[in-house]
Amino acid sequence: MTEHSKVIEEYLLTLYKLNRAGEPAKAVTLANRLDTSPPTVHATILRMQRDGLVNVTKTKELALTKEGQSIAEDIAYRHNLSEYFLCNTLGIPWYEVHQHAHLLEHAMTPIVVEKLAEFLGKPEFCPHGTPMPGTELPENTITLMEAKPGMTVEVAMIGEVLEDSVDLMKILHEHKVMPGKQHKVIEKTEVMRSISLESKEGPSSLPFHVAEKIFVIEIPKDKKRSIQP
Amino acid sequence: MTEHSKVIEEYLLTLYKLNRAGEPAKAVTLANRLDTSPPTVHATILRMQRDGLVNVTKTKELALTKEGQSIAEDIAYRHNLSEYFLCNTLGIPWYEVHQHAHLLEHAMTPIVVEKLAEFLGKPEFCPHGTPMPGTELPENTITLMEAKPGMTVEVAMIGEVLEDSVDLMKILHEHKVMPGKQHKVIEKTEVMRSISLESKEGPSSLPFHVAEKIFVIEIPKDKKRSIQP
DNA sequence: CATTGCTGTTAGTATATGCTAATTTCAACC
DNA sequence: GGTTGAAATTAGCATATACTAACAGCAATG
Repeated sequence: MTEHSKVIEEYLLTLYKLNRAGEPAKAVTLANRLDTSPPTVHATILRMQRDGLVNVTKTKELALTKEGQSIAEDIAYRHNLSEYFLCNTLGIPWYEVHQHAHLLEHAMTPIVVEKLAEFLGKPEFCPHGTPMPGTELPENTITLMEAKPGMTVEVAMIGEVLEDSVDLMKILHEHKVMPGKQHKVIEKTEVMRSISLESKEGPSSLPFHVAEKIFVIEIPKDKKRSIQP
Repeated sequence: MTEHSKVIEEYLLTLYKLNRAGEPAKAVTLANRLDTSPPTVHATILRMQRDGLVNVTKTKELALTKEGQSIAEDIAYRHNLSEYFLCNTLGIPWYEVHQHAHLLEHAMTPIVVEKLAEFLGKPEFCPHGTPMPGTELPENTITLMEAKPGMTVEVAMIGEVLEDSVDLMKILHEHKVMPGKQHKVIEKTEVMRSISLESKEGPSSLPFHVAEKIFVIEIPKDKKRSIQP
């Protein structure tokens, strides 16, 4: 429960996100995600071990301890809450809020978190569709990669890895590939390694590596447009 | 315009506040205000000089450079805006917002500042009555120390030094010694080194060292209660 | 099996921030 | 003018966070 530095909070949050995305949490991955040299990551992990925040398995996997997990969830909550606030209260575009929340998440006291959550009506998802810790996406959520041509899907969540690139996010925005919007899957071409979609706003095409990080829910034909007409 | 560390921002803000309070800005003062050892302050000031943020006069006074001043004003603005938000939007008591704003002020991007200011309606004073940089208190503002017995005064600003003690702030709150509230000055006793006041909420007594940091405006007899009935 | 290459680790540095203890400086006071 | 005391400074040290260069470990691959 002790206060930790911004740096440590970043490491914890990154580990938390890797966990949730089901990706192996290794030191290299952290180095890449945090844009930090491996020796620095190594040294920092040693301190985190010393402070009981992570454990390192024999296979060099990094596992959050109970405490590390709980702090990480707290940070994730602050992050998502900030994003929701920035987007819905201040009107900053949903595809830009991530970077601003990135700073705020480390500067909120428990009271501010509590009051802000109340003010916002205890939202359960951030503007990218990421559920707050404790909340889950619907059971039938799949990635866009898994969607079959012909399906109509509603975007549920833009994977957090994608948030780091504002340019990419902006493109998704322009094509209305955003939570709540429906798209029809037209085709998946191995050659182009991309998926083409069609929505009211027009056609779009997403490369596989992006489609893998976009989570959607299949909309049965008779219920199309029921939510976002 | 470069980004500076939290520590440097704290130093800049403190120097700015000392300036505005008309107090001499020396290294010792910083050490006291920031609760930091003199050698640490010394080293930090050297870095700030190196980076063109302050100049040290022959009399060891610390003077903000143009750039230092401009950054300090920016931080002060973010601080005051945060306080206003926490108090008026989130409903955190005015006497508690300072500590929370203390963190937020270092975590707001220019866009967040801009959007938040718009959302709040471009306030000109924080909940303690401190004017935003660029705004001034009315010409006829005096300290409570300067108010004469018999006068009815309206509190304009609670000096920023007082904000550091939540306990003191809470007492001021309980006695309704807060911006916008009117009090009648009953007496000033040298022996007790305190000033006694009387308001609708009842009597109160403030030690001189506190009264010196409370800024008020005299309310002519015929206009009493015109603003806060 | 040996090589290649990724991953992890060590060694060696650098900077910002913090401390205590000791020393210097300087103005104010006797 | 010399003493005194506050303020500034220096010396010496510690920790967190960064880096590059070099090396070690280990698995996959030819």
